[in-house]
Amino acid sequence: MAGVADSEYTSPNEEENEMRKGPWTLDEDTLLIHYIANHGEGHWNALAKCAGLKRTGKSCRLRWLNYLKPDIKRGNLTPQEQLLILELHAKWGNRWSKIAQHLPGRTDNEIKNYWRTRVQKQARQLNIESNSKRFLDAVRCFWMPTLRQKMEQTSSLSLDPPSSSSSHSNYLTSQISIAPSLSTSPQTCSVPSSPPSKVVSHVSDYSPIGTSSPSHNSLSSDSLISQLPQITEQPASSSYAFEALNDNYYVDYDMEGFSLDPVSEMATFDTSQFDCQMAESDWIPSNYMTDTLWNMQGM
DNA sequence: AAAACAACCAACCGCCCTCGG
DNA sequence: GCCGAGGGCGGTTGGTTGTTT
Repeated sequence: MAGVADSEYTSPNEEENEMRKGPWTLDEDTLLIHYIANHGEGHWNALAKCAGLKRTGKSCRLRWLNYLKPDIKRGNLTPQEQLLILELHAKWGNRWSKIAQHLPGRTDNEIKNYWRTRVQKQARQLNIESNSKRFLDAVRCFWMPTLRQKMEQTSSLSLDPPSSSSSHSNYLTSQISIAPSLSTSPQTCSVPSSPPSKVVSHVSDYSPIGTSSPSHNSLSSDSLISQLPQITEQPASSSYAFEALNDNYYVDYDMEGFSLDPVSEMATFDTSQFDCQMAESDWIPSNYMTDTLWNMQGM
């Protein structure tokens, strides 16, 4: 590592002014931490000089914000955080810094990396664009419920299932709370003109997205996605999806995402009756999902 | 055991915006 | 209004680590 950085030096004459690149050393980190502790952040170019760092101001800022700042949270993203990222990304797109503001201790870089390495991997496996409507539907129908299940399993095992008719895990798996702004594409999003009382996701009830024919029987990933229900989403009352999240943390759905969308009229639906009832066995073979897609082990 | 592959993530790059002169 | 510096942000790269064959 040090060799990489050392190789950046071009000549002894330029050494004084040459900026270091590459991985930070412990000494550099220490310098930066101590300087900021004594003088505070900001004015990064001046800070770099005054601290004696042969780094650009940008590099110092990035190192501080993404790695050295005391409140940076290390380690794997929790299911809650993952779910939040999925929902906020559906709402705001690649606004990583904005998303990061809702995940205390997480950096935009970390969230961006998570999205690229894990979320987009799923999209690749499905052979669809990660920012497509179909992928969002897949996320919504498979990934989010699974994350919710993991959340419940890890954080509130003692909770009683809301429904007495099924086991807890089955209940969670079958529940899909639709994120606000997930389907913002007017040309593909099937939106009722009035609030639906219930959304049913049996595949036979839906036409493939973008077509008028519902006849799909093959199990290619493409056809699978094409059979995803055209879930009539609804923006929820704020925090509905994250009640189990950090203690007093609520997602502020300001409906910004909907402001650009003709379906924004849906924004007042009562989400309590808006669970997507997944009849998994009726929709797709359950082993398809468990064997090939949305294997949450790697999430 | 070793090579190949995949995943992860720190760091850099370039564009854009804001602000002060 | 123009210009340059500083800073923020999203995209990308490349090294490291872990896993599979």
